[in-house]
Amino acid sequence: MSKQRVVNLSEVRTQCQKCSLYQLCMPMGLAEGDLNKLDKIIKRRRPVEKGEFLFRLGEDFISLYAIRSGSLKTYTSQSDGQEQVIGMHLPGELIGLDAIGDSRHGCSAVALETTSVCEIPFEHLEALSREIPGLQHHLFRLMSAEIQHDQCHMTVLARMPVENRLASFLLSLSDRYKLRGYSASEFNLSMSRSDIANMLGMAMETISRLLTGFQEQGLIQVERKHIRILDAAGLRAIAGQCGELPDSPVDNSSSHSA
Amino acid sequence: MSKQRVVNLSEVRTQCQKCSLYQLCMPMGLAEGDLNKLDKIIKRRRPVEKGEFLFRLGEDFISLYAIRSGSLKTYTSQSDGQEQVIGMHLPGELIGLDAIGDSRHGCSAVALETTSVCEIPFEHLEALSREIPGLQHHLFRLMSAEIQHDQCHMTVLARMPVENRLASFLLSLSDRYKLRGYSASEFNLSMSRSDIANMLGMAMETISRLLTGFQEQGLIQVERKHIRILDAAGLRAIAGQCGELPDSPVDNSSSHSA
DNA sequence: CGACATGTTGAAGCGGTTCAAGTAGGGTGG
DNA sequence: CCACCCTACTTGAACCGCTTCAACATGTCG
Repeated sequence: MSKQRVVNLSEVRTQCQKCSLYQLCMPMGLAEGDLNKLDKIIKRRRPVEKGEFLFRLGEDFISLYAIRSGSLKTYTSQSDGQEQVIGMHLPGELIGLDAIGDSRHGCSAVALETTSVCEIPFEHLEALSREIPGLQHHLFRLMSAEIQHDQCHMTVLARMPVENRLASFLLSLSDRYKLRGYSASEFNLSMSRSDIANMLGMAMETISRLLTGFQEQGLIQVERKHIRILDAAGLRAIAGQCGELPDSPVDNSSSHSA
Repeated sequence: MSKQRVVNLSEVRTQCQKCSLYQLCMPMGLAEGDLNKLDKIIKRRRPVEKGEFLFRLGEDFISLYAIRSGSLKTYTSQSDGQEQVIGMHLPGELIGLDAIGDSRHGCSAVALETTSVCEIPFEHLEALSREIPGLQHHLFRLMSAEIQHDQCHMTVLARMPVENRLASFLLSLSDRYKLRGYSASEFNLSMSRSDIANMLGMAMETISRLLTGFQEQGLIQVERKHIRILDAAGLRAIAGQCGELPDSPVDNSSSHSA
């Protein structure tokens, strides 16, 4: 909205070091020189407008994408034409990791709002991660975190009643926004209710009813896309479960000890 | 059953080159010298007996495990004590990838039968994959394949009615056995019905009824754990969906072009 | 051989979907 | 700038897929 459409390229060419997300995104604990090397292989490109594809299912895999601002959803299409939303992705997250395996994208990525990304050609990244051990390790950790996250989502889909799923989702969003320096208790849903429903394996009507229900219980306050969390503990009690949550992956927020 | 319990260590010390699974497991397209290096970091250990844990949720992550024979299931435990089965794993697959991220196992792995594995200390593997580009690439591909697989399983859990889930599962097993040189049309389920049900997000009774139903439709023949697939096309028609299937991951079977 | 695990089958109940009708923003063209 | 339309969302009511509960069957193992 407040973003200009014609982009000043020199401005966009912000290097990794200056990026406010650099702790979340690729370069974690890299030396200055290493950061520069990484910076050199990253392509900045014009923002992806709402509804535009970043990549499509079936396309050749060339690059990973780190989200700088905005948000995207990823989804697959079934043989019967139905979509299945896989995840919602916020700044600092890396998408495309599922495509390395067969050099072809296994899902499509659409911008939910004007979104800017860093394009990271995977071949270069791979080569660079041979030179920079910390980078290689970081990549392994990122991919592992995504696996962990997906397994958590599987658990939620397999076992949880609908209230739990939605409560988990809201808490997860809250955590992720907080991690990015936004309010943990107040945010906007960038996905439509039907996308959220799809992702959580339920009907859109159910989302509607649950949000109303949560509001009536004083847990949250809803106004269209705007959510305010009033009773996080209450939500947590409903969510129950597995420590992680049912939406998107790849936070490098890391809390491994050792 | 026909496997001796006391193991002859020198016999177990089969190197990767001689392992019949070496095309499925780690060393793909590695030069002889590289294979030797890999072989040196791999620890063979005594077989894991049925019901024994290979690792437990929450344990420190040290090694990945490549399955040489037998099978395992992995599962998480929820706060309420319920188990959620994540996957079933056959020879040639690599497990533990989800633990790299936070240096702690995010699930438990239990042998479904007497199972032998290669233990691969991850630190060494990581170091080695810096030396051997092909190994690094292979690891990335494996992890990516697991992500892809998990996303497929998520789709199945979120959208598919129970018949589809079970049909997909059976077909996936069939494929995986075939890939390992076993019959695609006849095999034994190594998981109990309740584990299968749990993994597919349904009740054990439903599995029972569906298997009976499939048999009555002439799609399969069931006798306890033994399954014979009579009409794979019919099953495929029921399964529908996403190309991949709702059980376990990390086949290096690869069919990437480029 | 008896006891416990595991699996089967039937019947009732319910969580969540589906269908259908209605409401409310938000953007567009007149 | 307002009327309109279209999309996104809400709400209600009927229905149904699957679970749950319960009783029974069948292997399997001590």
